[in-house]
Amino acid sequence: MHQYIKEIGQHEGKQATLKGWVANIRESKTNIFVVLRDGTGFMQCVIGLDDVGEAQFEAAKRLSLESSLALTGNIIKDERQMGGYELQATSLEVYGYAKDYPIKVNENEHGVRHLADRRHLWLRSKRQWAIMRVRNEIKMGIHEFFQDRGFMQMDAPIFTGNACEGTTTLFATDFFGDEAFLSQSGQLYGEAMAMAQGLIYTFGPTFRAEKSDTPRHLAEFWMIEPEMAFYDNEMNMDLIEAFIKHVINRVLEKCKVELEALDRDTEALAKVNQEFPRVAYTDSVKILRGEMEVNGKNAIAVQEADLAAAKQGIEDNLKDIAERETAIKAGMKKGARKFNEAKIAALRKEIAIMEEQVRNIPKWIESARNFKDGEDFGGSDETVLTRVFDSPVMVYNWPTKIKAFYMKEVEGDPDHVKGVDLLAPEGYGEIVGGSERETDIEILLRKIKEHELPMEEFEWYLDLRRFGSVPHAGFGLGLERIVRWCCDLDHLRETIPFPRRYGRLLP
RNA sequence: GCCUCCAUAGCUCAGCUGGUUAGAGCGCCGGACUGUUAAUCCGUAGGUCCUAGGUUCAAGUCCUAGUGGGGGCGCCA
Repeated sequence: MHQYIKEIGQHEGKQATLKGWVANIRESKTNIFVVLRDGTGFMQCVIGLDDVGEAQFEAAKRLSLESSLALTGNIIKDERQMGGYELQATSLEVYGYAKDYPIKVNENEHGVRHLADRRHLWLRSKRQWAIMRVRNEIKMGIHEFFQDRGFMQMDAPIFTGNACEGTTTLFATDFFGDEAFLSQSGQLYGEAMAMAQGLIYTFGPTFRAEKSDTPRHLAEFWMIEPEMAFYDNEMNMDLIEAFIKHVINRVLEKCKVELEALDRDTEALAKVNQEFPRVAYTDSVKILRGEMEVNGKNAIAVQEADLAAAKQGIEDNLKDIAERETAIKAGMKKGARKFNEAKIAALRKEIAIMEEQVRNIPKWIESARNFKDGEDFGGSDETVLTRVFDSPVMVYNWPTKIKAFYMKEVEGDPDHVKGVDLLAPEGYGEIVGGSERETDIEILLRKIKEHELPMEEFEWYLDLRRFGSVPHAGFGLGLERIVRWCCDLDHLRETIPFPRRYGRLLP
């Protein structure tokens, strides 16, 4: 029987055995300091020559990054250590030595390609460990939220015969001689189940064959889609807001160590604990164009300020780098020189990011200024819009022509439908998309034709309207997108263990 | 699909307007030293400067094409 780092506090002053891998190691003549990771956490273990004897000490000297071993020793409190405890080894057993581990302790010292090619190993890194733990906690939070409210989890099929929003972006497969598609949404099946169970949610994988090589797209991702009988869009929005608050607060409460490891600004996350602004699409267009202010903030002006700040930042960093370089040339001690060299490297990285901003922000401003009422928001438009808010925003009543066929028209305004998108703050964009569903079979028939969808494949769906049609609503949440926001990641590729995206199938 | 930036050591990068023998940090290996926290110090090894053409007395550096990658946009959650 061995113990786990997460619960090691219970063994303070006693002997314990830990089994894990070397996450970091420092050697000296008489002591070897191993930072052990066992999946539940990270902890420093000290192997002293006098404590373990010469033979075991020699074995320990051959340890390197990611070697696996069991360590037995005394658990002592040490405030200086992460987690607050340390193991002082009395014996050890090596399972497997690792040589030339290709990923450094600080994963930021690698390019994305190098890491992505080694995803199976990269998952061991501390940041990735933290992300996967947050992902797990979000999933638990999702189930908790819905189960506590009487929702039943249902499994929608993955092979589907019909496309709910057009076939251009589906992966086609052979299903015993018939063409089948990998599901792009479980919603239509969710609606059927809601008519049987009242309150349901699906939680499954979803596939999109879009050649979208962006930080916010995957070809395979996980979606949560609740569907509620007897809900209108107001109730839908209330549920979305309560849901997001629940999930984020659970992560804030249960993932303190992980968020710390990710260097996540938890105060910004905690801003979900205010009422989410609800903005009609037509108003959001005005805000985006800079024609309407929010809390004294103008969307265009915010972008212009960002642009000016980036330009100034580049100048400042260049000046800083030049000063440090002259100082280094003039001569300084090795320690000071290394410090300055590291600083220069960091400043250069900042410059590269700011240069991208200088290149991109003018395009974003252009796009926002010229945005036409009736169009869908692009990625940059979402960023520009959400920057004037510090909490998630709900945009509702969207133009009919850019939304799916099943969304219910606003009474007396057929040009708009009762859809709602939740946009995350800090530039993370759309997290949730939902709507009240159309209940009138005549309107549905018309829309399926207008969208040029194959009517015969929707016959079963139309039955839901033929036999006791009721008002109902639902939404879809992209799991990876909320993970990205929670962890403050610049790309979706880190939010899922083995990302499947355009150009990436291995490992 | 479009726009844009980039490709130099195992990794991350520097190399100004072309100019002799291409550099640093980290990692590896060897050594010293230390209750160390991305430890520190000394030393060794390690490069066909992505590929193919071109300009030039001279190309890592300039030009063209190709290949590969980053970022942005489009399409979308």
